[in-house]
Amino acid sequence: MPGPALVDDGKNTMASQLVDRLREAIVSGQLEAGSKINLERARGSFGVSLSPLREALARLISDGLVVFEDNRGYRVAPVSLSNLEEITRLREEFEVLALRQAIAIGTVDWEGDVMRALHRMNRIERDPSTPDTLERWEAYHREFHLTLIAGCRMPLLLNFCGVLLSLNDRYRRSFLRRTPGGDRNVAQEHGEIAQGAVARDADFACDRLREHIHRTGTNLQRHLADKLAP
Amino acid sequence: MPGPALVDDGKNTMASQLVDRLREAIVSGQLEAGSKINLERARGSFGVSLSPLREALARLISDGLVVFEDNRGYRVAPVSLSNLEEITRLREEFEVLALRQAIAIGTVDWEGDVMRALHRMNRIERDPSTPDTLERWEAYHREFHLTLIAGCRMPLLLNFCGVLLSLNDRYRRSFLRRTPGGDRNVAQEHGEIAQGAVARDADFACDRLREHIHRTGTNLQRHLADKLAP
DNA sequence: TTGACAGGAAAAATCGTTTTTTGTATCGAT
DNA sequence: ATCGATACAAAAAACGATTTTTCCTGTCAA
Repeated sequence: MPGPALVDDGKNTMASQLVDRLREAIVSGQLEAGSKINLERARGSFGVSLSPLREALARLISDGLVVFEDNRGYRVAPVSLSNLEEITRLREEFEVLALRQAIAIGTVDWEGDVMRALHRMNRIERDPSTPDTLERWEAYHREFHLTLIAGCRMPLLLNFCGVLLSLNDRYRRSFLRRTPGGDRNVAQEHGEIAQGAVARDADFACDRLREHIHRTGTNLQRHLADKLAP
Repeated sequence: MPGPALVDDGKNTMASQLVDRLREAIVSGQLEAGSKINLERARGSFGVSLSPLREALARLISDGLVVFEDNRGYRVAPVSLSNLEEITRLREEFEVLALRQAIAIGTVDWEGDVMRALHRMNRIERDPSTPDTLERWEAYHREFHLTLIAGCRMPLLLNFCGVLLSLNDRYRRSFLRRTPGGDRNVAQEHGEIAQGAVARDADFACDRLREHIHRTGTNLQRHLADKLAP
């Protein structure tokens, strides 16, 4: 039998594990946007009972990944151009606000965390033929953006940014699966943001971050528009 | 038997009704901040079974009114000075951002909604001896602030603002129960904001709104500081 | 042909019970 | 006397079964 876990990650219950599994399934596109979530079928495929499944879905409502209507059950949140535009707009405002604060009051530990997150992300080769590396890069990418702003010490704002990041990742992972980053040098953009942050150059870092988010958003909007009106 | 509802408010299930009841119980201070929520006891006092209770609490997690830990159950979210400071700061940023957008693209219907919400709020006499009027004013006050920014057509941002407003109301309703508005003329502040909004004077309206939120926040912080260190 | 109505299948919501985990108090050993 | 292990009680989590609601389909009448 497997020995007891050395570290308690605080995800001991079915419901909490399901939240992560469902989020990943939705963000990765495994569960199609706008589709109904049949509870009985989901119960079977995830191998759990209805109570924890229901609880996990309820927690994902406020994350914007799941929508709910009384007596009509749960659905995967739909995607739209206006939704993507709003996400991009809010990411610019929120993440820049958080980064400016982090640069103002972040500790030395935070600086180190940023550089480590940057390094780990850049070490991954994004080989489209092996989806595994892509998914790992996605995880590190999310981690980088969250670490960058984590120094601001504003839990509510960090939570909002995390929500927006998940919503944004769903668009990226459905469109940029095979062409990560488009024609831009994303690695360089990340590098400039991180360098500016640890150098405490708020204006430079925030401008780079805003441009980075805006470019990504424009990129995704083009892909989505092409898909909706081929 | 009661006839069928003329309007379907979409709150037909136990769980959905419980979300509202629990939110009201927490925001009103009926459930003390930081206290454990005993499921068995709550089941009894609310007259429902465990499944919908659990589901309702799960939905309130991301609203920031409830915190959860695996195998240790649900608790009412604690209050703190730093939490109040963050709420105030974010309300300034978010609501001003939304108001500016609403003034830019809001329809004539939106203008009418704002004036109606203002009027209804001002018609209520806030008589401290009758708690009923205070609660009704609170509801109209929340409605006013949400209506003011509703014209921006940014569902995610509106949701975030609603979350922050609920969190903020909890502080106000615990401290300003007997001294609504302090020594300020709150009605005049609301009037100026609304007038500026429908006149499409973005700079004026946004400045007044920011001041309004900031003053309320400072006011509450003083009350909370007094309570924590008497 | 179209519209309303009824019946049945499917899905969701709720409940009561069982299992698992946690916190606590007691007992024993060093 | 202090520390550690163990047993007991209370709370939370998960499950299976039951009830309620909705959705789909086929029928009948206008």
